[in-house]
Amino acid sequence: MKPEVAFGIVLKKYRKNKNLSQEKLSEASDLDRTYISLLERGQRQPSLKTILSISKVLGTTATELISKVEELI
Amino acid sequence: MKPEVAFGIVLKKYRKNKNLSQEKLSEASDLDRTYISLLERGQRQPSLKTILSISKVLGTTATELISKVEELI
DNA sequence: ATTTTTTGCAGACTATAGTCCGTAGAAAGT
DNA sequence: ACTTTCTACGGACTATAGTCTGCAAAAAAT
Repeated sequence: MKPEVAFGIVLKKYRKNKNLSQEKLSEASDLDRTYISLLERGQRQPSLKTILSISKVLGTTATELISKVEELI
Repeated sequence: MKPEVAFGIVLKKYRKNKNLSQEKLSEASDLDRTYISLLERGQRQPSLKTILSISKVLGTTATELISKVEELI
């Protein structure tokens, strides 16, 4: 599986688990709402900085997110 | 510490440990030599895809690299 | 000391990450 | 059924990741 698709799946799962809307997540992580949507649909390649700020909002670490991504790949 | 700086430090350490030149690493990871240099000097924010292909060449996982990066931050 | 390999760096470039506007429709709540 | 919230998606944009060429200097090898 392509990494960006895997990341999208993991992201959506963690976001749902925290009961956050894409919009709430985007505000808290200082990213655009439509960009979160693009990420979840596997249409963007997040940068290290983006991965870190998202993981913080989701109450986890970048290490854990990437670990889940690598499991899916 | 800024994430890109931490990533640069970790990258250089792992590369040296594998006895690879920046050029060899760049060829094997299909990235530009000068870009590897930029990464090690903390002047670029690698994408997920980039992190994955570099980690593969360095004989490790993206999870491990990011873990080291988060330790430094 | 000389040669060879490696790295830093500059400039100009292309590709893609990430933003900002809006709208239509799905999903969920009442 | 109606309203509200949420998400997909489009287009046009700006910022930055990543490339390519070339050169000078540091570092390593002989």
